[in-house]
Amino acid sequence: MIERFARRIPEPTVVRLPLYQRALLELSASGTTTVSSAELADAAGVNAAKVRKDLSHLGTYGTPGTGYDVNYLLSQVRHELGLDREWQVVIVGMGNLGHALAHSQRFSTQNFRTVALFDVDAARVGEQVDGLAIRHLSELSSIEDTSQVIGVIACPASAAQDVCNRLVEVGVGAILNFSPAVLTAAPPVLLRRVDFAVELQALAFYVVHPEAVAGPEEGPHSLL
Amino acid sequence: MIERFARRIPEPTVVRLPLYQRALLELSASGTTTVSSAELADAAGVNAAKVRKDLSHLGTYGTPGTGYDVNYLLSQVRHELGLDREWQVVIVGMGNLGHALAHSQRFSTQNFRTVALFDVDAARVGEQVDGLAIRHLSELSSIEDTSQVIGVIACPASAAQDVCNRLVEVGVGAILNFSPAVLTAAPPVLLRRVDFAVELQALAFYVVHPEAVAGPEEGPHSLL
DNA sequence: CATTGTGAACGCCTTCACAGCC
DNA sequence: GGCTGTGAAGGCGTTCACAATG
Repeated sequence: MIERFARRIPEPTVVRLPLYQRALLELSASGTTTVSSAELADAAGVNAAKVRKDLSHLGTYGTPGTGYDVNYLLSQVRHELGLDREWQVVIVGMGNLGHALAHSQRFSTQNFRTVALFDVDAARVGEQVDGLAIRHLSELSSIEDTSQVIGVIACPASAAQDVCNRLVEVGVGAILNFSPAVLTAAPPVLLRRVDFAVELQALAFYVVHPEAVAGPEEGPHSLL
Repeated sequence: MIERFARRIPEPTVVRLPLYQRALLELSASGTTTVSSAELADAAGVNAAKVRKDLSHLGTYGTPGTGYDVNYLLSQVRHELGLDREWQVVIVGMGNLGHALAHSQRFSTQNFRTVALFDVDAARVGEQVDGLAIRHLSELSSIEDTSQVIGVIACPASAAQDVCNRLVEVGVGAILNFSPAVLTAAPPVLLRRVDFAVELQALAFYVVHPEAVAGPEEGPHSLL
């Protein structure tokens, strides 16, 4: 097997891979052994051409006339996403959102394991959340093996850049920022932003401007 | 002033408008009266050309040689986003995430007011969250004036489509889905998805494949 | 014969670059 | 001189459509 070099996968494809991964996981659990691009597209809420093009970026895993082998494709997608190794998640900011994220099975699922919780509020430090004690932010530097660590910022915007800087300093591989602040992190640390308010406001925009809604006019709407 | 018809605003622009809005809000609060596209770009984490092109979709609000009037531009952006009217938010699923969302000032900020909380778990029904009682999902239909309501799905994936159907039936204008389920809603109800796991997995992908990171190689990374 | 993989066409957003204006 | 607004160019992802294939 020839290892392909410099295969650049488009960002939109990267974001869809987790969708395929989840769909395949369900198919696998239900005992399905084979799936066509059309079926997978349906499960992921995209169209079949996109599925085929996306998967073709990973390699040639399908069989013409038959489709894809669910388990084999699943293992390939999981490998591509790096889900066949262990990821550690560190959450900074244990307000309501931090608690929700810490509790969430979704976060601990899929080889993402929450390993540490931090806050600056003395009143919260020491509190146990799902068997993990909240520690003071100053202890952040005790984190080790940091390249496999993803930092999650769940603190107020005012503190976000400072927390970001500390995470970068500690050497985490990537940061997921739930605060509305626009942050910067020196490469090679990756930064990604999730902003509830933006989503709500985007929805509000489309409610006010229905004519601006994109996509084929048939079928159910799905902005994403 | 001529009202422009059929001005279709690209989705990427719509998603950036909330960023400009927030930056302008801060500028306004700090007493700044004028801002250039370059400054606004910096505050929002994008480039100046994009800011100008984005804003040009709304109208001609800038002054060559000077820039934009902060307060005027802010009011225009807020109007465009529909933030000059009152939005009501209904949250279904009061687990950790639902609680976090209900508590979040961010959600109640900006003319989005959380007006009702629902769950199916009898143990949770009746609980007060920020002065709002959790009600049983079966009471969902008591919601009124539904076109200005945005439904938020914060329940497990297994129940998400059912909840979505109910929200559609009640007549909400839009739905924000925090569950990992891929949902469908009949038009004109708008649907948008926020999936933490997808974000984490996308980050993991880029940590594993640094060569796939997009963007100019200079400057700090920021995937979004 | 159903279904994949993929060039090619298409459409859309981004970026450039500069005329026009304050 | 500084900065906006925008046509034009460029780049990139999506969709099409079909040859290739088990």
